Amino acid sequence: MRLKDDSKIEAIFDAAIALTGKVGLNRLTMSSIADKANIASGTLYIYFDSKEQLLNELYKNLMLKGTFALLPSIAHLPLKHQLFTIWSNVLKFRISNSSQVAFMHQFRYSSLISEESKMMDEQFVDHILKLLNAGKKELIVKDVDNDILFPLLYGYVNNLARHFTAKEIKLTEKMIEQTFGICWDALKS
Amino acid sequence: MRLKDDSKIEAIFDAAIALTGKVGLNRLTMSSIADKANIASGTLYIYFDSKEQLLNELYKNLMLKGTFALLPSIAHLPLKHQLFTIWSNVLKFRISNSSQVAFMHQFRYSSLISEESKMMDEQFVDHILKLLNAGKKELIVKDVDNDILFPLLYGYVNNLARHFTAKEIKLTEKMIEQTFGICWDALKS
DNA sequence: ACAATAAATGAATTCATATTCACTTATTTT
DNA sequence: AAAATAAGTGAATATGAATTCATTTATTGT
Repeated sequence: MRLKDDSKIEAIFDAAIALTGKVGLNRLTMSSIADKANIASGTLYIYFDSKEQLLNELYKNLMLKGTFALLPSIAHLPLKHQLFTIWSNVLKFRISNSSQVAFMHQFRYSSLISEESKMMDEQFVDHILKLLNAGKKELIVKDVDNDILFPLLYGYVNNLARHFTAKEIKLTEKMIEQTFGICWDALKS
Repeated sequence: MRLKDDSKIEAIFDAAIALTGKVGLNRLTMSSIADKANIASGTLYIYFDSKEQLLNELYKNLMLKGTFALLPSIAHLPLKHQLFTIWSNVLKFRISNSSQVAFMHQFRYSSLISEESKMMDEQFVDHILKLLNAGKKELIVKDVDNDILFPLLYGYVNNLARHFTAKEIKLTEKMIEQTFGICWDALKS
C-alpha cells in the first residue's frame, strides 16, 4: 500500500500560511491551498477532515513552535535573566516568523478556532505566571495581581513584533535590551 | 418622497456588532444582520452598497468613538496627567464597550478592511506620539524611539482590556491607577 | 509480474450567502 | 385625495467555495 507523505502536510501548512498572509483568512480557499501546495483539492481531504480541522491543526502546530518551545531550561539562573531570555526568544521568533504569527493572530480571533486550540498557550502562560510569582516572593517584582502584570508582557511583545514587521524595522540586540529594560522597569518593585 | 431612516443605520450597526460577537466575522451574513435589525435583506442595500462597505462604515464609526473622541482638551495640564487621563478614558472605553472593540479587532485584521479605514487611528496615534516627544524634551520620558515606546501603551491597553473582558474582571479606579503606574514606570527616564 | 491497497486526482455536486429586482408600501407635495 | 417618489420587501438569482466520489496512479508484499 501507498503511504501518506509527511512532506505534503508541510507543503499544505506552508501554503495556508503564505496565502493567509497574502489574501487574509477570509478569501483563503481550499482550492488555493491545494494549488499552492501542488496537490489536488481532493487530496486535502485525505490528510484533513475539513477546512476547519486543517486550520486548527496548523494553528496548534505553530503554537507549539511559537510558545513553549521558546522556554529554555534555565531554572537555576536569576529570575530577571530568565525573563530576559524568554523575552528575547519570543521577540525574535515573532519578528522572524511574521507570516506564521499573522496567521496565528487572524485564526485566534476567528470563529474557526476550537476550544482545544485556544488552550495551546496554557503551559507557556503558566510558566510566565510562575516566574512572576517567584519575583514577587523575592520582592523584586511589584506585588500586583498577575491579571495586571501579564498583559503588559504579552501585549507589548505582540504589538512590538507587529509594529516592527509592519514598518519593516530590523530588530537589533540593542533593541531587545531596550525593550526588555522597559518591561523590567514596569515590573520591578 | 419617503426619507431614509437614520435609526435604521444604528439598528444595522448594532446588529452587526452583536452578531460578530456571537458568531464571529466569518459566519456574519447579510441576512442575519437584516433579521436582527428587523428589516429585509434588500433594505441593507438601500443604505450600503455592499457588505464590505457596510462593515467599513461601521468600523470607521466605531473608531471615531473609540480613539480620538477620547482625547480631552487638557493641553495645559502636566504631561503625566494628560497621559493618565487618556489612559483612563481608553481603558474604560475598551472594557465597557467590549463587543464594539471585539468587532474592531476582528475587522482590523481581516481582508475586508479598506485602506481608508486603516488610517482611522492616525490622529489619535499622532497625538500620543507628540505627548511622548514632549516628555522626552522635558527629560521625564526615556529618550527612546517612539517605535519602541508606543507599542507598550497600545499593546498593554489592548491586551488588558481583552483580558479583563475575557475573565469578566471589573475595572476599578485603583486598577486604572495601578496599570497607569506600571506604564509610567516603563516610560519615565 | 501480479494483486492488493491506499493515495491522488479533479470534475461534479452541494451548500452557503451576497446581491438583485419586480413588486408593495409609506411619505410628501401639490 | 391623487400623483409622484423613494423606501422597503423577500423570493429568486448568481457566485463562489467546501466537499464528495468514481476513477486513476503509485507503492508494497507475495
